[in-house]
Amino acid sequence: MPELPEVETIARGVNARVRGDRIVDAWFGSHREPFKTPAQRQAKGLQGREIVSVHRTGKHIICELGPSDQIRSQLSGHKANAQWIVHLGMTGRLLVTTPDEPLAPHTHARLTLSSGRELRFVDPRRFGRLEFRDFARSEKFESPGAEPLTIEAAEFAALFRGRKLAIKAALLNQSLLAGVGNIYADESLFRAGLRPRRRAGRLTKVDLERLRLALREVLEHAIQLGGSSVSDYVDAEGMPGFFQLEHFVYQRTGDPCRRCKDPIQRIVVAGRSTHYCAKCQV
DNA sequence: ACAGGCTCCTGCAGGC
DNA sequence: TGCCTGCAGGAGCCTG
Repeated sequence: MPELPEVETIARGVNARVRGDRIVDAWFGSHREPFKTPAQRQAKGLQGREIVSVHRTGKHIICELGPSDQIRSQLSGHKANAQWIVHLGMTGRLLVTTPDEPLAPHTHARLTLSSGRELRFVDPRRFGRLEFRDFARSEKFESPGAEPLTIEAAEFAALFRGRKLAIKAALLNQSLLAGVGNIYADESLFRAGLRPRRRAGRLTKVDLERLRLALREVLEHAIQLGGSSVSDYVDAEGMPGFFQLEHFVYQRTGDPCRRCKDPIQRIVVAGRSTHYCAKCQV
């Protein structure tokens, strides 16, 4: 499932391929209620706009959009004045393809670009979300949670102060930290030597600093390897990532711990399967 | 403030 | 082989 490193990989790949391209046509399929913006309004809003840049915020992919030709003649400059926001959910893919590439099942959106390429949104499980924002009528997208790659020690520690919930549940809460999902929560807790059920507010400054650094390290390493391909994740070109080979605990239930050889345990925390080593994590 | 449960949705794995 | 069941989970919602 796409988390921060996977979303970052996709956003970079899409940016490299479609930056400066123009949306000639936008098609939306029947994705029951997938869109925060109704499909028709979304298609109309995207039509004719330039893709100024593509980047990631939390688990969201943000396409910064310039004005369409029609509107542009009334404005000066090429500043972005709208956004297309893509959340991949669990099984979402954002692919840059040629028009003749066979249409994958569960393709819910197709943007035809002036370069001849297409930007496609494919999502079998339909947990993904698409949204169009025009700055004339809505705010710029802002993720409520902090960025785990850049957050400083004091701010990180403050997120958890006084909180009774399990540290794993806190890591998954997107309004605290944006971008951490099940894989990187488990992996960072292992690397920090902390049990997933430890109460967030009871962790010491030292614990939390270990966690902050472990989280940053694991996310950066995963980005370098193009993310983790555990279910069916692929990047903008359809290529898998390789960080799953570096997992210490995630989906390794019963397998020997890579540090101490004890079997990896599986429990449920915050309704999510949670993997840890009882010896290495205290 | 938070836990726990449920919902959405499909593909896949396991049991029989 | 084929069917059925259960499980996977991000996020939002609702209840306790």
